[in-house]
Amino acid sequence: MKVEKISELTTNRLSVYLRCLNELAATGVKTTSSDDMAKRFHLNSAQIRKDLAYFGEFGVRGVGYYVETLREQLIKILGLNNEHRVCIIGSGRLGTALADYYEYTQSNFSVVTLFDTDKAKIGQKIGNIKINDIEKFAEVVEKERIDVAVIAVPAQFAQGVLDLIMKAGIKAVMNFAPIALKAIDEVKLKSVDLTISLESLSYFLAQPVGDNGKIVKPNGKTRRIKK
Amino acid sequence: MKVEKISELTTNRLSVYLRCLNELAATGVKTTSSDDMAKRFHLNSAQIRKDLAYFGEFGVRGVGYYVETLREQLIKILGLNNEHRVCIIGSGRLGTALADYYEYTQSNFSVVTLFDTDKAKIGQKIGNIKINDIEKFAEVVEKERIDVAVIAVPAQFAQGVLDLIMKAGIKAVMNFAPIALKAIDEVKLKSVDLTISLESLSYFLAQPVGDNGKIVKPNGKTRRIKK
DNA sequence: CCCCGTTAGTTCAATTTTTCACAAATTGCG
DNA sequence: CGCAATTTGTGAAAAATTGAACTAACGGGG
Repeated sequence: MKVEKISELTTNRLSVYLRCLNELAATGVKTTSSDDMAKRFHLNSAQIRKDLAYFGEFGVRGVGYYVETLREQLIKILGLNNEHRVCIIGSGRLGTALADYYEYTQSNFSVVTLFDTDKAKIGQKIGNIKINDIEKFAEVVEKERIDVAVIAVPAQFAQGVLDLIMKAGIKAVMNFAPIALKAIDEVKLKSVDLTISLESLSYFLAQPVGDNGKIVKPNGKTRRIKK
Repeated sequence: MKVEKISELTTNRLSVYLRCLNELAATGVKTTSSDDMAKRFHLNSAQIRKDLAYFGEFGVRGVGYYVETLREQLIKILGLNNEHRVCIIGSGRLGTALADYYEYTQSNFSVVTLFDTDKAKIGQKIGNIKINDIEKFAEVVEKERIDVAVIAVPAQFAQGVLDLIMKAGIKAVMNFAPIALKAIDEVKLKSVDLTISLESLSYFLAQPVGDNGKIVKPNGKTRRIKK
């Protein structure tokens, strides 16, 4: 028995591979290979093989991978054979858009409810999804068997919301608030920061053209500040 | 003159540092240090110093960093002193939500216009932002001096849209379509994949509790598939 | 004015991640 | 059946990233 730590980079790529396989399956391709996939989807074949090999031997040497079989394996590895019940905290612009997006996107995630503090919003519906009172959070989470929470509240409230989520026993949290949150070890916290992403584009645009990421560092002291 | 390649991990952290400094400035803190920041915001002090040192000497030994000065430097490095004019392609749920989000979030990015193919939508407004005909893309991009594009169309159209964007001379693109796109070297493409993010949470939930990312790999053959 | 404590900037070591390259396994064909 | 053509799975090398340790610089107090 070999026990290894799988990096998040690897598991993220598994999602990518699954998506590729879905596409292949949809177009009727029955078998593929690491090389074939790499060429089609701009990936690295060695990396594909290595990522998959962490979880078992899914291929056949000299042949490659059977699309349908590998698809099933990845679905199992990623836990996508179980339904996940999601709640979104914050029914502002972003929260409601995410609710729509995830509902619309066909998957094994269903958005069960939104939460808000605003009495005017509570009881309303976004599509088919009801907005609940955040004060009833723990209660609703239990009743609806929610296992994934999405944070879509302003930054200053995000840590408080996360604490509430952890207290309710939810182990998987996705955060869209632009702030670094602190979660306990048993809870998986994943953050998407739409601001940082844009700012990194800004950095790129600020660089002299054509140097593709290289910068010229001024040598010697930059200004020294008088107190 | 030292010329170095700055990794994207580093520039992303610069955004984080800037956010931290903003917070410090807002609460009236005048000076800080790598150690102080590390403690406050759960960062690594050596990494802060190293990241900053790529771009110059901003600190004073024995003292630390002057919050306001460092803030200004980071803004300059990230190119956040220039206004960026953004267009969003796709005025569906996600596109309009992003338009709202980025408009609402106070920053140097302004969303100038949305684009769509749907004749029924063209001419309408989302808040103050007009929906333009994608057929007039190049024209509008030039007239409005747009330098950042956001892709918020279904996956199957995303590569076509990216090609259009590149042809119009835009060098910074943010992609929300769940597909791997191919951009030419001079164009910076950044992708946010809301599906992959969720699936990585699913993976975590699928692991036996408490082993915190470790998996047990079955040794020996997994099943061998008959053709 | 010098010494002590502090902290930035930098070098070096450790870790992680990616890539290479090759042995082992499998199929198809003569 | 055996050989050639593939293609996996993997061990080892290379590259990238992080973290720790050290050196140089600065300010305050005696």
